[in-house]
Amino acid sequence: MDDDPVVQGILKAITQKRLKPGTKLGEDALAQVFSTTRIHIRQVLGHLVSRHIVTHYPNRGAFIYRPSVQEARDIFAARRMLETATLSAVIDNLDDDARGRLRRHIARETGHDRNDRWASLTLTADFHVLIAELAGNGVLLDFAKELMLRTSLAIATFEVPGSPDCSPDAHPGIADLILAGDKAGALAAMNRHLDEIELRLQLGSSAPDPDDIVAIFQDIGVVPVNRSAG
Amino acid sequence: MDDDPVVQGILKAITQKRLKPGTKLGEDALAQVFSTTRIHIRQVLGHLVSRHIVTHYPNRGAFIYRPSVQEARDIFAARRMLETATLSAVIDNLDDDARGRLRRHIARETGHDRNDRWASLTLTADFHVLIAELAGNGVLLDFAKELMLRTSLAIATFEVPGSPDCSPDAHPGIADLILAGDKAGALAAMNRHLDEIELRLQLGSSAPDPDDIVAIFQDIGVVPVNRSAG
DNA sequence: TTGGCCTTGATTGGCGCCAAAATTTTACAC
DNA sequence: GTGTAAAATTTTGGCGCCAATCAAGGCCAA
Repeated sequence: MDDDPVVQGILKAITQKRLKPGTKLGEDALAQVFSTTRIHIRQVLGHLVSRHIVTHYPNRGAFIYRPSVQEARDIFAARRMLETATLSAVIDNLDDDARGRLRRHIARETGHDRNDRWASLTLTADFHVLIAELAGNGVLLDFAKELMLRTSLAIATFEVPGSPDCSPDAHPGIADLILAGDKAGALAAMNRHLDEIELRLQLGSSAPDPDDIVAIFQDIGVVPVNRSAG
Repeated sequence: MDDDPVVQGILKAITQKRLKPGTKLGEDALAQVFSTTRIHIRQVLGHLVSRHIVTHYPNRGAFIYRPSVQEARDIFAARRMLETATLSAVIDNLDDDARGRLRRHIARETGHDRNDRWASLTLTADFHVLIAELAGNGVLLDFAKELMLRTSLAIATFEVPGSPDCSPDAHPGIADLILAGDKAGALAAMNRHLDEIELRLQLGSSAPDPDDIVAIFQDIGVVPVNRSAG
């Protein structure tokens, strides 16, 4: 099911932020786009619902999942735990193959066209997935992939417009520390990196739910007027 | 979908080891057992496939997932990482509510009927889930639940018959260390606990795949005979 | 008796139809 | 012009049917 072209297409569109949280995924529309049947689409949507990528409202349809503020925080907390533990294991069992793959990825990431925003987004996500791959644990790899997707959704919902997902030069620095075998340094750098990403979002407790327009306008300073007093 | 009675029933049956890996889950059979429609069952099975609980062979049906040896090892490695990190966070933010829930669970676990094997299995699994709950992170809780289920499947496939899942007295000891605020001690105890569970399984590299009868008989000492030489 | 082959039975997979529900549009009254 | 209400359209949800595929049993030959 994960190698289904429709699933891959939707997931790729999410990591590249072409599909934004809240977007409706109509069954007929998807069936036409991917030139497949409605039944196939329903299976795919069911799969994505099970993976917390889309939410399903009965009799209304499937929508790209929009995490809550609490959930966004949980995602980053989980990433800090899981990625530091994974990274620690990777550094402990670093072999030449792993070093090569890491170097090759960094080369691709630094060498690619900076103006291609979509390639950038996939490459920066792939860095974190690569770390999980190097740990050689399939279960952790699945978790990492899920966390990356949910992070994309969290960023897309709470980012301040225009800011990049990852600071462009964080990954090469982390990779250097890994290759140098500096475990403490690499772990600290990874933690700082994740903190930076999270801090760039509007996750303050006063941040309004994007759907709650009352809160949005209250935040700007518009107060409901008591018309009977005018 | 997770609160669906059919899903809950199947998951509960797995943690209680009433449903063993490899068991076929026929659509009509399940529809009759739960007195529901075949379509509902298919949705449920699709959900369980997405969660790696059952595998699906085209035109043959759905079967309870049977982890490989490598996958079983990965599950335990993932649990060591995730549960130690979670436990560390729990100990750091321990409040009276958490202490109470922990004590209450241990009371239930020590006070229940030891002869009720099925209650035992749910209670021992609930202990590990409770730790994840106390961390207050919904994402981690989901991961923990998935890992507990997959652990049940791993144990059911590789256990030596007759041995218990968890050593009966490990949980109260860990709980005491948590309540005492002994972080290092609790983490070490949890690691030992997980090691014990894993070591009780037949996961040695020479351990045969339960389906590979050639390897099984080779393991016992039966060597293929060259009949032309006789 | 054993091995391969074919037929039979049972189960899954997919497609079309129709009902149910929600959203949008339209009409109407104030 | 505005707000409400109702109808119409669109979309999802579910059920039944039939085709495709696989497992098992029986048959025949060696």
